This record gives sequence, structure tokens and C-alpha cells, in this order.
Amino acid sequence: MALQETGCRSSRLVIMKEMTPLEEIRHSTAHVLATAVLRLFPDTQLDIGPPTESGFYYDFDLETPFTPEVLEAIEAEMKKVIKENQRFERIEVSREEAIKIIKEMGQERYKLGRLDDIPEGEAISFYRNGEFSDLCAGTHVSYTKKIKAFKLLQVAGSYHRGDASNKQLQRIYGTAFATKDELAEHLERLEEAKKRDHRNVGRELGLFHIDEMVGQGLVLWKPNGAIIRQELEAFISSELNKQGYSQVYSPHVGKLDLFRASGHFPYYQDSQYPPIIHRDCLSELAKEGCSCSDLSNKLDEGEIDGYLLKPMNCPMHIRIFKSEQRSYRDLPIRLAEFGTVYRWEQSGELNGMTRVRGFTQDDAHLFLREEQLQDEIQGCLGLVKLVFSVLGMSDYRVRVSLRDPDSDKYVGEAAAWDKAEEALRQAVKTLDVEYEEEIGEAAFYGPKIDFVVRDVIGREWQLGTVQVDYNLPERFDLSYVGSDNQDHRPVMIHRAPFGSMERFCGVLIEHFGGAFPTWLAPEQVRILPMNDDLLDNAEELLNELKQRQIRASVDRQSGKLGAKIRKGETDKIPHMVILGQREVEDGKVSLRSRNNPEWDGSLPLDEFIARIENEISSKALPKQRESS
RNA sequence: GCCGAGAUAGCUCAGCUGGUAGAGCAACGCAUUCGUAAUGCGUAGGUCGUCGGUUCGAAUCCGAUUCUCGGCUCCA
Repeated sequence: MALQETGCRSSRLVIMKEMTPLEEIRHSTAHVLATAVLRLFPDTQLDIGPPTESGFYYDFDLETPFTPEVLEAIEAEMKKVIKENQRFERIEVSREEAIKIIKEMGQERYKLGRLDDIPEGEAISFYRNGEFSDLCAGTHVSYTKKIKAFKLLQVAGSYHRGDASNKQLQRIYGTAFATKDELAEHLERLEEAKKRDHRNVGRELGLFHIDEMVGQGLVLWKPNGAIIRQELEAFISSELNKQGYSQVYSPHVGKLDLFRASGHFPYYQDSQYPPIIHRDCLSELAKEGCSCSDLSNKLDEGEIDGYLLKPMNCPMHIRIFKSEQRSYRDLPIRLAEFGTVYRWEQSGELNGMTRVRGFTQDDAHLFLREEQLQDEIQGCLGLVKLVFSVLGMSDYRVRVSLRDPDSDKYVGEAAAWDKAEEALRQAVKTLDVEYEEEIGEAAFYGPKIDFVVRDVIGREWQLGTVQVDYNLPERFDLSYVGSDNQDHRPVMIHRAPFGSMERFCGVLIEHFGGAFPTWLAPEQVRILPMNDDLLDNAEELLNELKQRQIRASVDRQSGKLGAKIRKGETDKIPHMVILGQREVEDGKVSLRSRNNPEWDGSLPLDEFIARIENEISSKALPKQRESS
């Protein structure tokens, strides 16, 4: 990791580390970019330009928008700078001198602030190449000609210091490699990733559709996608039953008062769909000449009630818990639901299935005694781990979010937090995966563990989560009767191992590139008759497979076998059964199997059915074919 | 929400500086009945996202709007 000299998040996290040679190239390319931009637009104010995981960026403040044409001109200018073979030179200076240099360059707007970030006593350095120099800890390549392969990729807006209340700057992203071949390879990988993108695969395989007329961020699950979701839900559901969960159902809307009690309505209004108010109430208010802001106030004050599309399932589950008297012997009570919630995500954040406005959480709420905390957390984590391992997902990271002891934004007692944090820590250790603790990332109501995965483009998405909650039991005055015959406050755990079905399926589509394991595949077997005379035999076989709950179809095209096979491959069918005269006579099938290439060839029908049934029930993962 | 880019047939895209649209794949029809990744021929399909404006004339220029994409910010 590069040094964060100009630190994105926190200047306290500055860690001086040697740059790798590749990072040096990228960082130097960023400087060349800034050199070129200043040549073309001398009034530009520079912010920062660090290397990133796959390239670099530089943030600029100027009025001229960076259009694709401008970007091309910049790239051409960069090539000139490289050709000039400027030497990168390090100059260490005092703080006063640094201020002077920055002023001479006319770069006061951001660079002075960046200079302030450098702690007293630390070296202050500039790197100079040709006419350009930049406050920078380094390090750099020796000469600009060492930059052999770079490309500017895109322009984006970014806020100075990542703060939306600051001015928005223009950020140019680019990438650079040691050789042209490596750059070409990288660009090719990006193209490949695009093909795996769940939005493309989802359309090609008819999994889901987001329709303008239905609404932004609202997913329509098409038949094929619905099958995948049903299989996943059935899988999770059976695990829940094994683990002592009780499944419940709750409505999609609830009274505002419910969400006032939980705190969701007052605190998270900006990210909720607006409340639903009864017609009579509205017309009455209209008669009174009530303005929109009056209405909003009345809603806030609780003077009028209405309904809210639920942003969370927990208030509903809490009311289920509270609907009966609970004894300590009943705990833990684990209420699970595939509960659909609605949140008004910012329009710019919406993304295929991974960021949507209506989604179904594989949610559950556990009500327990304090001493049951660790066991239950462990149980939750076990479920997550099981799910991930069955799906062959190993590329995830675990984040333990703890409170910042210096902050007072948290509810609950410090001692309880300590216990909960320790319970989380212990539980996550049993997972036997790497995890990182993040101080200050806890929710205000309790610490949590999140599972984060990357999509094909390298973006990270939070999936599963396990959160301890001290807040809601308090707000809803939950209690159980203890062995001492006194009322006690239960602790709550929120957990969702998949996060949401939408996001999880999106990630899963990319994980498998659309080539699902047979148990999840919408179409498990496709029968390819050699010619139309065999259509009846194909139908017969189809019926047999259907009787055994194997999802199959017959390819009725009248083309050549090669064409049918090609179609089956692009449709990512796990098993293709070729039915020719030979097979019909011998009672065999000829198999071409994407998920089990070693089965390829001729085998008796019974054998095939037995194998595939076993493959499905064992939820076997696809075996990699060499070429694909 | 903010910055930037974009929206042309079911999909992927072409259509330069204004003269009312084109390809490949898919679909459909006919022929073909074929042994492990593309058989041939033909047909149909678009008020160029939507609404306004400029113009004799707009897919093309301008404005607004909806949606999408890449980031940024946010994500109980």
C-alpha cells in the first residue's frame, strides 16, 4: 500500500512505507498528469494525486469540464512530458520554505491545507519534474521516460477531503503499468469483468429486470432469477430450521407510530419513502389550508398518523416478541423472515441488484439473555460461513466494528458494550478467517460484524451482518421473566447472513459468471435431439426428468447439433444431453456437461439421473473446465 | 443528492459538419434433419427516451425532464 501522504480519510493514518516499483510508476504518472493539466489549464488548482490499487487519480479544481476530448488532449500532452524525459528530483524544505514554494506556484487553495496535515517534525518534501513541482512525500521513478504504459480512464467528481459540504473537484482516473503488454492485459481484464457484470448476465440469462415504469431501484425477478432466489431461500430456510429459528411473516407497511417508537422514522427520514397518509386525513388538512411544511411538522410531531413502507423488519419482530409473556426458559427466541424493506437510497447510488430501493433481507432477530450472547453470535457466524463455503465464496473479508470510546453517541452501558465487543471478538475468532477491527464504525446501538465481498470491478459490497442491539429492547421496553421472578431486559441480535437477496444474488451472478452450480441453475438439463424424428423421445426423457424435479427443456430448433450446443453453452446450461438414434437404441444418453466435464460421453440414462440427483442434493460446485 | 458521460430495432452498436435511419446477433417463415461452440435463403421489427424550442427541414443544434453508466458523498 502506498503512503497516504495526502491522506484521503485521516491524516493520523499516515504510514510511511516504501512504494512498490509499480506504485512509483503510477504515482509518477499522476504527477505527469498534473504537469500536463497545468500546461493546458494554468489556472487549475491542484489537490492530491495518489496511486490506487489499480492505477492512480489526481483531483483538480478548474472551471473547464474535462470532456473526453479534453482528456485526449491531456493524454497527448502527457506523452510530450514523458518524451522530454524530465528528471524527478526530491527537495526537502522547511515549513516556511514550503509555504513560500506553494505560494510561488499559486497553489494555495488546497496545498496549504495539505501541508498543515504533515505533522511537526516530519520531513516536508517536494518532487520536481521539469517546470512542475508538487508537495509530495514520494517516492518517484528517476525520469519521466520510465513511464512506458499509461492510460487515462475516466473523469469523476469528488469532494475535497471526501466531504460533501466542500467544493466538488474533477478527478481524473488513470492507470499505468511497467510494460505495454501489462497495460493491455489489464484493459482486457476490465473488458472481461464487464461481461461478468451481473447487470449484463442478468439480462442475457433472463434473471431480473429493472423497469423504468416500475421505479428506480425496484427489482423485477424474472422466472429464471426467481428460481435461483427460491433455491437460496429454501437452502437458508432449512438451515434456520436446523438451528432452532422460528419463521414468521410481517407486512410491508406499518403505522408511523411503530417506527416513531423504534426511532427509525425520526432519525432516518431522508432515506425512507415518504409516509402514506389516509385520504380523509389529507382532504381534511387541505380544507384547513395546511401547507406541505405544516404537514411535515405534524408528521414529525406525531400529530397525524400514517403508514410507512417498512425500512426495517425489527420493529415488527419486536412486536411479535412482545405479544406474549416470555420466560427466561424460552430464550433465545429467534424470529426469522425473508422480509422486504424499502429505503430511499440516493439516486446516484443505485446499481443493478447491488444497491436498490426495495430489497428482501434474510433477516432474523434473536432475543436473548446476556450470557447467551457469545453462543448465539457464534451460531450466526457459523451460518454465514456455511453459506459462503457451500457457494465456494472465499474472497470476502470480515469487519468487526467497535465503538469509539471517546465518543458519546452510543446507547447502553459501557460495561455491556465491553462484553458485547468481547463476545463478537471471541465469536469471530472461531470463524478461522482473517478479520479487522474498526474502531468507531459501530452503529450507535451496538457493535457489529460485517461480511464484505468485492464485485467484478473491485467495488466492495457489504453482505451479511451480525449486530448486537441494546437500543431497541430499551425503546420497546422488552422484558422476560427471570429465574428470580423479576423482569429482565433481553439483548437483541440482528443478523442477515446474505444481507439482501438482491445484492447477494447480484454478487453470486458475478461470482459464477452466470454458470451456476446445478442446484441453483434455472435450467439444469437441456435435451438436444439429433433430428426432429427424435422429438418424441426427447419429450419422453423430458417428462422423466420433470417427474424427478429436475429442471429441463428440449431444444426444438431444427439446426445442426453444433448450433444447439453453442446455444446451450452461451445459456450456461450445466448439462446438455444429446439424444441420437444410437442413444435411443441403447437406452443411453450422451452427455456434454459444463459443471462436470469428466462425465462427458455416453452413459446409461439411470446412471445419469442418479448422478445429477446426487449433484443437486449435495449442492456440488461446478468443476472447472480447462478452457473456460 | 453532486460532478461528468450517455440514451438509435429484443441485444451490441454505426449514422462526419441538420435533408425524416443501417449492420451483426436474436426473433419469425421456408428449405435443411445434420454427432459435441454458429446451415442457407427470406421476412418482419424503430414517431431515434420524453416534452418543448431553433429551422423550409432535427436522430443530428438548444433547453427542460426521465432513466442509465462512471465516480464522489451516503448506506439504521
